[in-house]
Amino acid sequence: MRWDTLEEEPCSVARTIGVIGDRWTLLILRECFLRTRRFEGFQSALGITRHLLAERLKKLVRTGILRRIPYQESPKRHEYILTQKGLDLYPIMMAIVHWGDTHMVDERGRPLLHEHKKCGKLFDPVMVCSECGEPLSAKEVTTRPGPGARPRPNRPTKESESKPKSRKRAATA
Amino acid sequence: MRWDTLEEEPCSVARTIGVIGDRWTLLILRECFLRTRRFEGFQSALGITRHLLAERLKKLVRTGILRRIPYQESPKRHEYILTQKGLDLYPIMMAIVHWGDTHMVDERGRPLLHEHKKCGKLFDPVMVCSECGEPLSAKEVTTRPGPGARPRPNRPTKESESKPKSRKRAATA
DNA sequence: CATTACAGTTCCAAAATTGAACTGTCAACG
DNA sequence: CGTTGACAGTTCAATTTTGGAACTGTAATG
Repeated sequence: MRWDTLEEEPCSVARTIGVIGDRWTLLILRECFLRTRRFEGFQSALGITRHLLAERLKKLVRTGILRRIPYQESPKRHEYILTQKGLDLYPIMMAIVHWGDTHMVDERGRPLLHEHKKCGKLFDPVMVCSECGEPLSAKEVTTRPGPGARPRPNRPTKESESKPKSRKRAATA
Repeated sequence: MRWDTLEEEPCSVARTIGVIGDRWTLLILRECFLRTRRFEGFQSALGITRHLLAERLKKLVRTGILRRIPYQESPKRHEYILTQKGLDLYPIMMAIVHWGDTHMVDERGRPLLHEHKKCGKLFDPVMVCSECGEPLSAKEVTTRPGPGARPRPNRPTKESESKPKSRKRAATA
């Protein structure tokens, strides 16, 4: 697959992954949510090579997730701050954090706690149904094609493999 | 950064990304949630090279996200199915889908709709506070160190950069 | 016996990433 | 005035990771 065409796939997961779905980009975004704004800040916090950092920041600006704003004239310097589109990535970040908190902590416990300003409590993020408000789990959800659905693009190696002739096997399930 | 040590960082985002944070792994997981279970299924749905697919599946099994279960003897064949730990990735997937639905759709609209079996309605996933139930946004949350917090590991290029001497600039902000 | 399905493995070329040095502006230091 | 340091990149060779394609092996089908 060519990653530069991922954004055109008829799938919101693929499109999103095309924009933010690589290790460095995700870590850069983590830093953004932790209020890092400048090149050197990202670089020293992450240890990413300057080359890649420049490249990734450019892409995030190009895709409208970060805005590049001058904070100083002569020499010109810019800060990278999250746009609304970028801020909207927050649920993804929180979902990632929460999974890590649940399944990847060591004996010490969580590295970071989150406090909800509105209610003043330490909390966990919970994903709920917009219609009934109940927490969601994979098994309680079914999918159906939406208006933007398209037939899965064929990806045959050579020929369209067709007519899967029925065969009997010692099926275990 | 060496990706193989990412899982030991004192950060739940880094640890999670160390396990699932690359393009192919995320797409493989999408397929898992869409009920793909077999090697050929993943391969033909994604167009991933068999080499990488084998490698990624091994890692997902090693990290306890997938279980490899025989479904046929002679020749031995296995299916890859999500463990509970894997199913718990659902909020991450839904958050990704929802961001894509919001920011990356074309004129046609969403490729896929989701129905909540419990309430029978098409829904969007919403991330709320576990304590007060209000929807979360980045600006309403503050963080504080948790029990597993550790000082950020220094990553100086050569020497610890210290004593940032005060300087005045033509600050724009 | 030839073909197909399935689940990998092997190998080479192409692409991405790393590490380290280099560019350039400007302020502060001595 | 010359040097150093902060900052934001850019450049380039050496590695590492991917991609593409073919190959291995079992077993059922025709």
